[in-house]
Amino acid sequence: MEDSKNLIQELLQGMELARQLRIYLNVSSSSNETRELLIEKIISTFEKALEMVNHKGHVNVGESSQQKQKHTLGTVAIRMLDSPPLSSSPRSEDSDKDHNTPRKRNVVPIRWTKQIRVSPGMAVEGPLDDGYSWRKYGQKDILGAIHPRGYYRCTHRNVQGCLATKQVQRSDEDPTIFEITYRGNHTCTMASLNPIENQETNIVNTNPQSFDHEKPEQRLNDLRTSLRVQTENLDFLNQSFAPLNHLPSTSELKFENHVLESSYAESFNSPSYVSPANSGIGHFSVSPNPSGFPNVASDMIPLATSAANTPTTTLDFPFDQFQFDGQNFTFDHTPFFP
DNA sequence: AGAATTTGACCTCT
DNA sequence: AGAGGTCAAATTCT
Repeated sequence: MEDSKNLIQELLQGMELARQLRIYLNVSSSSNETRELLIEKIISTFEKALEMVNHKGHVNVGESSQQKQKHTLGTVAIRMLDSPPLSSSPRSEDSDKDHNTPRKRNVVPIRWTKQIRVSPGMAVEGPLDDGYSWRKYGQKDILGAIHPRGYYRCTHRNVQGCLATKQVQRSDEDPTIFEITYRGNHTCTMASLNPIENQETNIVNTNPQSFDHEKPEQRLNDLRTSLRVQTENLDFLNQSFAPLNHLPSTSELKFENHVLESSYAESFNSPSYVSPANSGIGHFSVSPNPSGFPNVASDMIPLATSAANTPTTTLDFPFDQFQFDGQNFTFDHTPFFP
């Protein structure tokens, strides 16, 4: 029980630090030292939290996909995926670009997945607008899946060399759910802009039935509505962490070979939608390296593992609203974000 | 006409 | 050999 509280505290501290980092990233006068210190603290916080989970052996293995989906519906689930499919895109220009290095392995594409539920009316078209412009370059029937998988790449790939791609797969169980796997960060002009402004200025939404599931403000409100953190396969703690400066968004954290997956589903239609968030964890806006992928050597941030390196951040948070069932802890409808 | 999508072929990995 | 991912010509859309 004590561990659970500590774990929660560490996770909350991580969120708080991330918020601070976001603020600093938006302040041009802030020093690189400040940013790096914050990043270091965030890594340390998450590492300790994950260690706690690992020690308690809260590992969800063998859960069916259906069960997983059930977990994610109406919640935001952050869970560890298995090692990323490095065998993917063998012919992709992602790996072909670097002819001086052995194919794959050296470049670990950032990958994160989210599930999006659309309203039944637009289920036919699928989720369209995520703030970026994509061009479809392929479709494939996937073994065991009813619906084909669509392959998209950034429209600015040729012009700006943006290597971001995504795959869209409709769920078999629920056709209104789309699992979208993103790979790589946007290095195009759009990506260098403030994501919030960027998305707001680029979204042309003429369909009143659709909604901007990926606007940071919406995400934050989703998080406010309900948040469940689910962890599994935490053996990665024995491995090193990858850079945090390529995080696609607050709740989608990629640690080198592992992904913290966030899933948004019913929360998009949550009736508890409130006014747009004006602060909170929002979006990490970071400048990717030219390749669009992490450079492990230069981006790796030393881990601060000693307790002395972790400042005690006072968080005004009602812990009694937490529910911890041994595997998940939830805090529903808790307005703890300022 | 140019942009975007479709779709069969091809490539790589397991 | 089969599956997944990408290419590129053909087709469709704007």
